[in-house]
Amino acid sequence: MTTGTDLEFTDPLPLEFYNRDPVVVARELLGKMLVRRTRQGLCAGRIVESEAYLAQNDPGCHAYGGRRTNRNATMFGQPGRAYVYLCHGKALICAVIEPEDTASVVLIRAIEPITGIELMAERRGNVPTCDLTRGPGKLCQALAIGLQHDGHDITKGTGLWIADHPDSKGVAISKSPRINVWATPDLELRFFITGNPYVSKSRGPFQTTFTGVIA
DNA sequence: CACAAGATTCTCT
DNA sequence: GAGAATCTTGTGA
Repeated sequence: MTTGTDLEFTDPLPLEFYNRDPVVVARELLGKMLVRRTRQGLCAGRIVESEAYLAQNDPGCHAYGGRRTNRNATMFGQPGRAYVYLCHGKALICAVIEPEDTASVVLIRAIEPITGIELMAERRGNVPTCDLTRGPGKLCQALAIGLQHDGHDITKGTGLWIADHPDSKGVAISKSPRINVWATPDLELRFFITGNPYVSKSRGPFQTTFTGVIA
């Protein structure tokens, strides 16, 4: 973390990381680095909040009941791709999980800015640092992630990828129901780093449960 | 072709 | 905390 280069971010997580149980992947993505390189420079942040959307028995999932449209086609493709779509005019980014034709994803809801904070602030209209990436739409704007990334391979280190970040080991994590997914208030499929200030909703009408530490 | 629906965010009270 | 803005996509006439 002290090299002054981006070498520590250059090893993308491999496809096998994503080809597993989406709940496990959602938990294990906490603490990892989301990295974005453009001609303007390098931006990266630690993932502090994620949500799993399941191919099976999950009415909150875009692919519920095998529903397949142009928008969600990427969900049915290979793991280790980005599923980017719009909600209320804002881009949101997920990682595609599990093998082809199994349409599970993990939504990245918040990151903690680490590198390229000035560039992120520029893209976000110079809001305070604490608001740069606290929310799925905000972090996409901060990292200049858009629909052009739908289907992008995030295992190659080309422009947009996710890398390991050993510093996060031992950090406490909690779970809760997902945010703004009214269909399934009972499913605790949201995971976040306990007490991290960049988590989008630390308080809410839902229960949060301590669920362990990062391995 | 019209229209409703969001895995959101911002701007007020 | 409530309400509006936002804009693409999916669906049904």
